[in-house]
Amino acid sequence: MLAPIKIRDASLKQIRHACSNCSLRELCLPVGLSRDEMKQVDQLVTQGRPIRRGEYLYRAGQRFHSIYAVRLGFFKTSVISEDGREQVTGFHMNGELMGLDAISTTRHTCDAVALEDGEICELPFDDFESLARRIPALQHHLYRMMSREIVRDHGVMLLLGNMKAEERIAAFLLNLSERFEQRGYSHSSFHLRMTREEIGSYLGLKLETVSRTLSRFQEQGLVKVQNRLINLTDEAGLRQLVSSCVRD
Amino acid sequence: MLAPIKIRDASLKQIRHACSNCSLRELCLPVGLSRDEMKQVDQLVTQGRPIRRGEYLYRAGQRFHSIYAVRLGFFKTSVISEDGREQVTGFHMNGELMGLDAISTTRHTCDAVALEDGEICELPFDDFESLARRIPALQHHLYRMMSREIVRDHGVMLLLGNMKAEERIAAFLLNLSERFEQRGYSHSSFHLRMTREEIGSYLGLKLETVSRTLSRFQEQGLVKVQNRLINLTDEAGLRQLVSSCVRD
DNA sequence: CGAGGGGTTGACAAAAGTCAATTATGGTGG
DNA sequence: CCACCATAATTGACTTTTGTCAACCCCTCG
Repeated sequence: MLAPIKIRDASLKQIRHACSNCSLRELCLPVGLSRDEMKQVDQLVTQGRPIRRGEYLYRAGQRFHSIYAVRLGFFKTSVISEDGREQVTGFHMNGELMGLDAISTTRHTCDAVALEDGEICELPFDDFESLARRIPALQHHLYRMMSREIVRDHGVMLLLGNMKAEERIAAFLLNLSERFEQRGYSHSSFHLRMTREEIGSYLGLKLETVSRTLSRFQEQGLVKVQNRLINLTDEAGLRQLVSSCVRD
Repeated sequence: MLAPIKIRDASLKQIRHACSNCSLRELCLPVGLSRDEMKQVDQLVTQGRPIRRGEYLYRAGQRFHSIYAVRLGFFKTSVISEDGREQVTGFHMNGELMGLDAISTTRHTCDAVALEDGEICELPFDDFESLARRIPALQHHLYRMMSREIVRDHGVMLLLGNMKAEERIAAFLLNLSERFEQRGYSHSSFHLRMTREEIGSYLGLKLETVSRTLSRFQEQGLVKVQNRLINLTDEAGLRQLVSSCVRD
């Protein structure tokens, strides 16, 4: 989906200097800016702010000022229905944007909370917009990022609308695996940052179903599960489970 | 969601002149542009092209050049999985945009097909983007429209993830009702443009479940169903069903 | 007027949810 | 460092919801 990083070593150093977090640039910001443009972007992005596990970035209903880029950590966004039931709308990691949904109403429409300690960049949206007018690549990049979010959501709709519990969970694990790998972590062994209930909420399943399905996967030798530690022992098998469906 | 139309009669005439379809402007384009800006926007938007029922606007995989604004008619967008299962991602009417998902990959990610004869405006995206740089309100408006799409998708995720068949269908009918009303049609009596199967695909249900649920609603006096003609006879009752996804 | 697509309905099967009991786990304070 | 508590996770028995398969109707269109 994203342009791979193709930066010569020499210029890499420059970029590191201009923006202290490289993966942020790779994932959130366009490549191919001039040095001057990069400097302007960096001035816009406030330095990463540390966030504690359990801390809310924003809550539904709050006034919208900024979008947020995850620099480090693991976040979830969710909408809460009146009776308190939660629908998790996404899990967000390193280099992903949050808060795009709030642009339309100037109020946040969901909650964003850190599932582990992390670091966040805040991008004041008004400033972003006017800067985007002067830097076409930046403008285009935000359109792309929003479009990506729409595509992602369509993928989730497909999952929720068409897939059985096993397929959903297999797809979920593979998706996490891929995203961890993109960030240089192991694709076959990772730690879930969320509870079974949160997984269930995201996938439209009850926590018991999530638990049972993971157990079954383990019996079948597809994964090894130790609480939140996941080992994908048969990725091909998992892929086969979802192969009937489109993945993002 | 959308800013209501607050235009004095005098200027209304001007606008009608500048853009032959008023509801298009109301829904798709920002208000408050100068006459000159409006003229530029209108030059960008090609005149509405007639579209026949069954005709495809674009298909998944095709190269992306333009976004589309529905001027008249009723469209569905859907992704098809490899094994041929369809997930309808949305129904689109008068004044709504389609194709925003394609920006991220420069290829369309879903199919868009007309469910009845209609008329479509094509907006070449490159031109749109550069014009947006010169007209801040236009740039902002597209960000808003994309954000709206994300919010809408989150709503569907909530529906698919948390609601029972009855709740989904009630929510679906009320949503259609509202959108028809916004466009000046009856909110209590309307014609479904899609089959039970397409409704089911959108709502994550089988067509039999859709049919049965509508029959049950009719027995309960909530609606009157004559094939595709729907009469909402107890909107409050429907609304109660949806909000009683509060069941605890 | 007959074929075919869309729609309804019934009987049954499968999937996931609910309730409840039990077992880990991790964080905290003594 | 350990014991304890609250929270998270697992598992089983049973219920509810939805899907599946099949028969049938109805309407339209060629």
